Amino acid sequence: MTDTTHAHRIDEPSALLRAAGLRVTAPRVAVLAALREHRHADADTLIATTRARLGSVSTQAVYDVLKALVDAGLVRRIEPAGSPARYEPHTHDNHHHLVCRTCGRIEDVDCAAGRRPCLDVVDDFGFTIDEAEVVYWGQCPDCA
Amino acid sequence: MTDTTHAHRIDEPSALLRAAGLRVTAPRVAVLAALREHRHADADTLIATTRARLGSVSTQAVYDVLKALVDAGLVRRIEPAGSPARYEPHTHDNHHHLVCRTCGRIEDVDCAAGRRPCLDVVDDFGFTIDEAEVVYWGQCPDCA
DNA sequence: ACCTAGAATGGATTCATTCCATAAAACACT
DNA sequence: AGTGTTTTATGGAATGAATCCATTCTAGGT
Ligand SMILES: [Mn+2]
Ligand SMILES: [Mn+2]
Ligand SMILES: [Zn+2]
Ligand SMILES: [Zn+2]
Repeated sequence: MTDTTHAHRIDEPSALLRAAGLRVTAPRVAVLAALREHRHADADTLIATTRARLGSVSTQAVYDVLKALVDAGLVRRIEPAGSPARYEPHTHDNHHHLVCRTCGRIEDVDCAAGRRPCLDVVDDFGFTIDEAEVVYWGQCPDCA
Repeated sequence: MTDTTHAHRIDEPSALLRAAGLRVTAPRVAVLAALREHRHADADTLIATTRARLGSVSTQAVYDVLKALVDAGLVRRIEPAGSPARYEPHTHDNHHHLVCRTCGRIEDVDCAAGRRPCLDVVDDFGFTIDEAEVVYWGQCPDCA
């Protein structure tokens, strides 16, 4: 049995925050924890979860935290059409998403073409492309 | 010189509407015309253009028209993250989009992998996938 | 323990879009 | 052409998600 009470695990919310040069605050730690519990959660879910954990947090605080985390590269924000923004811990693996048109369920999909795929297109209009984002639309088994 | 005054060209707005089983109304014809003038226009642009052409239309009318056209398959609606919805005549060619992170400029990109690409993923979680939507993010030459 | 830049609060505000009840117009049928 | 039924347009209010702002609070450096 390993004692982790006083451990400073690099993947702990507070360590992540410090490593990113962000101040460690209760809302930030709680939001990071909430993000682990709920895959691809929207702000509402994160607000509710954070509030449950802390007793109270302002809605604005959670939005601010999310913005700080996204800006710091700790969190990825995705905005599937027709849905409020979703958030997930940033894994930097450039994975894609499978979205159910009916219930909005979202699943991760590994990038078939390698790490950062499809970055070259036939005619790029002179654009400097840095990311190819793929959304697979369909029906999940429950909705089919 | 070809006289087209009394022609019933299949690609004329009114013909398109009738073919789709939709009533031909001034706002619908005007919105279809506006869609030809502005690639990937948002609702605001279409409202302004339609209003200029007709003298006046309600905002709601344009939204209703757009919904009817999208439902009928005549128009495609895309929702790039961070931008209001954009609309384009539906070409059914499953092309993708290049989006400038700075100015929001959008360009069409042919699908490199064929008509309906990437529809197979490693693990599809039992989903029935009907579309793979790709957004290439980057900077346009003007913004770079 | 103290200071100060940065973060949280509560409240108002924006933006894109949708909802609703009423008035107007399109098309089918005399 | 006139009538009737259904669909569409109008004006105005309402919504959901997110942002702005002024004030109060707090984390972390000295
Ligand atoms: Mn994901
Ligand atoms: Mn396009
Ligand atoms: Zn589903
Ligand atoms: Zn640009």
